[in-house]
Amino acid sequence: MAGVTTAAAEPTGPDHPATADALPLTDAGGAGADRPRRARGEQTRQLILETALRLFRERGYAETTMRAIAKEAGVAVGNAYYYFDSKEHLIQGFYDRNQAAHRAAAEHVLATEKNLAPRLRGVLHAGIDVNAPYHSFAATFFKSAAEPSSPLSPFSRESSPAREAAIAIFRDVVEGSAAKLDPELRRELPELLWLGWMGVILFWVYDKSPEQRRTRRLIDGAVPLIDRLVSLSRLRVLRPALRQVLALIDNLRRDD
Amino acid sequence: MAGVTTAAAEPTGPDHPATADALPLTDAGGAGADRPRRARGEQTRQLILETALRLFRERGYAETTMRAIAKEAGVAVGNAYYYFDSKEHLIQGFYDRNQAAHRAAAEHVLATEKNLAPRLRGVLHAGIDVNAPYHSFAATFFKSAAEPSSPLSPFSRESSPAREAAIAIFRDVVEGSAAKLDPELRRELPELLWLGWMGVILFWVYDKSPEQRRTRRLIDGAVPLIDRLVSLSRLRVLRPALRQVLALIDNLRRDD
DNA sequence: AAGCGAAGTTGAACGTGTTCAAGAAGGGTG
DNA sequence: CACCCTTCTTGAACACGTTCAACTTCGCTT
Repeated sequence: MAGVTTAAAEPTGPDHPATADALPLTDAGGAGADRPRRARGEQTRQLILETALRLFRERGYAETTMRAIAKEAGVAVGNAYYYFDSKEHLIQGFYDRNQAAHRAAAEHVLATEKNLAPRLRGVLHAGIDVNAPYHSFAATFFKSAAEPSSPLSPFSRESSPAREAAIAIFRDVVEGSAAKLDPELRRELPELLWLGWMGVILFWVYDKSPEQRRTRRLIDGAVPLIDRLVSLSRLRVLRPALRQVLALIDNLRRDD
Repeated sequence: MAGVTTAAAEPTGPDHPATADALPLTDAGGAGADRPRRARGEQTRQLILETALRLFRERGYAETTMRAIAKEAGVAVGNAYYYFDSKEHLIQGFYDRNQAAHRAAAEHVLATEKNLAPRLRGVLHAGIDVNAPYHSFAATFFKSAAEPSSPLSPFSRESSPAREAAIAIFRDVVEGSAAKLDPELRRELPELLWLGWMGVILFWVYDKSPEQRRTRRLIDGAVPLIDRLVSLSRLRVLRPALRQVLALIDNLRRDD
């Protein structure tokens, strides 16, 4: 979510905050009519984003036109493009918000549970909880994220801060747990769990069962399995296999 | 690739052939001016598909307009929509073709190798070989496949025949191998390997390294790993874990 | 106060995928 | 031949995402 690097349109305006839910713009600190100095447009930006996300929720992504967003927000369509490079870029705002909500929803279980399995399970369920209201339109805009060149891709450079924040949650899952495990595995595990989380999201997007129950079952089934495999990885017979996994990961990190 | 089920536009015209590369339409059997009886439009269909795929390759998917395809093919733009529900539907033709090519490219290694690892490795590399020329535009249209509701999704009902054909390759990989393994695992392995193959494709689409070398390294690293894990799964200590994996898969197959 | 320049705002215009009412072609019947 | 009906073909028209040159607003300097 750092400044968009592609090219032209992004104004020099302030980067939208990575995790904060809503900036206290209106009356920052002061008591009365203290006008915000440099954030004149920030208000417009928020208004457009707010309106867009509401319409997305109400009508779906594809069915919401940029003209409708602009009209509903009371601005010209070109104004929306002053703050957001494209319709897809509006989704980034959605990401950030949900990312923060996920973190908040996971807080409790991370603070109380001490074992790896329930910590992981709690974080995963929290993630689904947070996203559940958007399942129908998440599926619609999901394609945007799939395009490798899109800044919305979870692997893109533009998503890097959001990705790091997400990985941080899983780092917390691992580091806060009492489990004894191979140090190298411990180092790699957060990123691996995040990758698994992306897989869960993928599964969830495709999940057509009522209330996405299959995704819940996937989590409930996969977590004990992961827990078991992590424990087993300390066995003598499995050490070479573990080393092999870690070597592969390391090998794939190279960029050439 | 069976008839599109969505709704209106698809004509009652014959389903396009699943695997055949090009129908011998022009002068079927006869010596001279023997006009094909019912396949009047089939020629147009092929012409449009051919033209589209060529332009996709030459200019990329997004850069190729429906108007350009129509013009190049010498038909009206509406005519393309008579045979294909949308621009994306043109891609299905690409799928079918590559699916057949993959099968053909895998034939040799499947006929000569007897062990699981080299069979799998050969099939995976063959798949990348076949797709390599299209890497740049595969990435572009990949998003189409990602949308769950799209008929292009590898999990969609419309893709089911193509999916089955793909899984059949991996069934061949497993059944043709001499490896001794758990019967239930043997039954599930083809589908699991196909799923892994989808993962490899996903990796490949995102792979920006020269000639997608990272994907090659992924294959070369993952195959021995899979081979090892499959062997290890027969160990006493790992039986419960294996059962747990299989139970999870079975649990997730339920549709509710 | 006057002027300047950056920030913010506008809406017509462009090219796109897609639709549709209208028509043409062709072959089977009487 | 005249008639129909199905199959096939057409291109103007529509709504959409996006661009851009012009304009306004506003804080700051002189």
